[in-house]
Amino acid sequence: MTANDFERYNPREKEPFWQKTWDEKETFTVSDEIPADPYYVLEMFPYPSGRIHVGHVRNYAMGDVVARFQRARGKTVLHPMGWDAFGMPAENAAMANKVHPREWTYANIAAMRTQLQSMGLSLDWSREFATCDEAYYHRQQMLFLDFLEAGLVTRKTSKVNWDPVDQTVLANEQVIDGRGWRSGALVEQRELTQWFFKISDFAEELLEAIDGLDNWPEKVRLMQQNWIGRSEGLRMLFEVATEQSPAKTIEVFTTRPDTLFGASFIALSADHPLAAELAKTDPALVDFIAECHRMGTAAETIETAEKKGFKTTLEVKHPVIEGATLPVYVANFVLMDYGTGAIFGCPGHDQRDLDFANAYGLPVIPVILPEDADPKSFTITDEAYTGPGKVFNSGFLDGLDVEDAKAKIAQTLETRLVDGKPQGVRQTNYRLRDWGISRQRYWGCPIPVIHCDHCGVVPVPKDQLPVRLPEDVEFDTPGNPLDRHPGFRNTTCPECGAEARRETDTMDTFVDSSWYFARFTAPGAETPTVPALANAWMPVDQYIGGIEHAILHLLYSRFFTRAMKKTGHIGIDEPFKGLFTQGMVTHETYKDDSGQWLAPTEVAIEMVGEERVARHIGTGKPVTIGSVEKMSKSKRNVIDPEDMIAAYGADTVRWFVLSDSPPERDVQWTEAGIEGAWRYVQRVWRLVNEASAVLDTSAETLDEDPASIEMLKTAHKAVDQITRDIAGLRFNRAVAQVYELTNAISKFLPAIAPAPSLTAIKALRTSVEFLIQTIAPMMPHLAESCWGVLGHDRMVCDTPWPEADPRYLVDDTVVLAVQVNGKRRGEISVAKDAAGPQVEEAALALDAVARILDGKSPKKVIVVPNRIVNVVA
RNA sequence: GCGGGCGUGGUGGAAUGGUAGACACACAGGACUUAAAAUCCUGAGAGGGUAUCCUCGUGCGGGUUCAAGUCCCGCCGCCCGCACCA
Repeated sequence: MTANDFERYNPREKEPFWQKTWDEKETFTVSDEIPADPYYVLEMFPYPSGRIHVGHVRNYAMGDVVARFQRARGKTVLHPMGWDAFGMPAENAAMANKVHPREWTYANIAAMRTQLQSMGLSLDWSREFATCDEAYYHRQQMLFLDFLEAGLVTRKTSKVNWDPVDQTVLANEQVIDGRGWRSGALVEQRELTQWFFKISDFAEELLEAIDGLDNWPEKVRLMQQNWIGRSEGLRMLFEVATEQSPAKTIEVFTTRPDTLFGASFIALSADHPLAAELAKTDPALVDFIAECHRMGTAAETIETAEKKGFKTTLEVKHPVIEGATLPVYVANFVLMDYGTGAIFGCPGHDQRDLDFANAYGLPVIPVILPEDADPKSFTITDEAYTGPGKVFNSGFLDGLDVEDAKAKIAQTLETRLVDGKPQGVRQTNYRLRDWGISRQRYWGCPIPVIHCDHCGVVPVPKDQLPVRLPEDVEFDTPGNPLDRHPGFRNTTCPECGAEARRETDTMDTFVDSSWYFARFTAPGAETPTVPALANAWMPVDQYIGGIEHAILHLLYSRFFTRAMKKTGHIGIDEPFKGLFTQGMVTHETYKDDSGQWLAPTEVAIEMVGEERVARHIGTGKPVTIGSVEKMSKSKRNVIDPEDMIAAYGADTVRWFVLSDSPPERDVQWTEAGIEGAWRYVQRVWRLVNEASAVLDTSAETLDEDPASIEMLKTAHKAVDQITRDIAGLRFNRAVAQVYELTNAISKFLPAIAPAPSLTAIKALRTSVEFLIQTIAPMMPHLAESCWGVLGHDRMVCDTPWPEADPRYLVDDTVVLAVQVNGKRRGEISVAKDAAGPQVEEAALALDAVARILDGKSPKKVIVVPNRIVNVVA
């Protein structure tokens, strides 16, 4: 019998078969009982854009490996799937295609569910829900009311991007170069009263708890720390020196009070009440403030804008330099919602202040001296000095280092009174702001409150929930259809019965995704959660998703879990015990000659000499190859894996996406290599069939042949390594190990096949079974098929994970590299744990070493046991 | 602008401070075949040499160390996030 006598493995037949089998046996369904040995694996649920892309495949393939692996290790695994289904694209589709957001969304979900199911994921589909399901947003409204009652919710004003032509609020991504994406109008900032979750009350707690998240990537913990942005500083009063002034003092917050002697101006936010007060008598200031408001609200926009200021008529007294005054500006780079909305500018030691001072001709006085600098000649021109050093040019602070100077100036100002108050108060500040959840949109969870002229803001009584989204809405005009829907908007006050107005804002979709993981533990419950079940399953043992969610989604979820604990819905603080952030899948972008984005499937690329040239497949017209970016629908650079799955099967595609790149790294998508994955699938199938034929032969001899021992060693070492790699989510390394095991079996099998001994057959069975068991989490359908060929009745997914026998993991001899002056010159084979002098002797005996030493004795010989020898000549 | 990350052959990548390039893809040569596909074998970082070998080499420039892809300092390039994209 030869290789060609076996039929090829046909995924088109086998994959649906196994999927149906798992489904019928409810293999991956978990009961509503309290689990004994729970393991909760969750991948970030997708937005139902309509089609999955390779980024999803990568994400869900990884999660599935973890789920199947933990299941094989005996855990009761919860591995659910749902849909992050509210959000803007559905409304955009409604406007563009006259299709209702609900219809569009559920059709997309159906299409994506089919695609996901073709991947053969070990999901418990019985727990599936979408956040736009009435049942889900009903419970979310319950949570909102509980949070409101617990004092976790507040109302205040904040700024939005306003499109003056479309008369609507724009998301940051809808503002392009300062203009509304649809109307092209210059965007303005506008204040609205909105709902907020008081996440800033939890700033310290959220910050401290980061220390306990030891199964999170260090980079994410750092990003969250920086985002919360705890800083210790001084709130201080500057006395206004100008007689005609609406205020006697200006309060600033600074983290660098040590640089006070270097202060050369005061800057107020354009939204500062004092700026508004001054503007009443100064038309030019009105214009300046208006100019500041003529831009978007995104931090990036504000911070990259050119630094601009307006000099007011006010001056303040310098607190520590007798007789000196500082001018007061209104400036576009000072944020009202951080600190007090006013700063003192020290150009020498803050880059923004320096840029501002250089633009307006303000003095730059260095007051911190770097270690080796000369105080007489040290000057600052274009680059502020923010490092450590000794304070100088600073009167009584001279000679102190930065920290001591901060303490001393704080002490001084604390004891002084200005306008009856201490001039300085030490204060801990956080960058983290409250979470604004109001959205002026239709396709979101309605905020369940009613506005009454007599009673104020009245929560909708729980027995009147859910507040449903009305079906009969129009998207012909921009703006929120709920706001112009009389049937929805007009209601009566639950308290006094008078005519009242329903809140027409809906919730930020981040709210939806801040507790879905808890809902999965009891997806049908009348209450938001069943605390006993939530507590049994949670926290999520392994959460997997894109690095782009490192801050907002994860931080909001951490807050939400605490808020749910306060309101009795769950008993834990942290939702995600283990976090893994996968890298982005990127692809080239393409544009045709009219500037329209083209999908990769519409483009043909060929090599003309050294250059890659792209043409439109249909029209043959030239295509511009653009930059490589994260796959997104708007730039059309997404790759739909459906064709690939149809052509090669899910296993090949899963194997392919897992095999090459380290999972945390971004990958530039290319199909190069899929053929190799496909061939590997066939190779495993062939190998198992060939092995199976040998396993069926009867043997009598029981030779302890070295080849079989070697085979067993290789197999056990592979299992050991693969187990550790999968547990550590290093899938690409696990794959490499699997290849090595496969290569070893491929050599071993033909060697023993003609006359196998009992030992050889045993070694072969162990090796091949280890191979199939270790590929099972990655290529589950192929593994089940092979497992059957090997004569098993029980499915491999129900079979316990193999254990490596420690006896096979050790070697008697080791090969050591021998270096001379750090350069490799040869190698020696010595007994494991051989004594230093022996190793040294063997190393010096090498020809190459002797030649370089040229008769001289070495200065030093470094022997690192079982690793390396370095001869220092 | 601020915060975080990444950078290794033709390609994806591997490497507790200890033999750089495991494993795979692509490629080339060979075997099998009427032929192709599939499969199997062999080769390969770059440069030099018949060969044993030698020199260079992990984005760039310095440094620490017996030893640096790995640690430190300074750059460059790319990617992610920046609170209304999800």
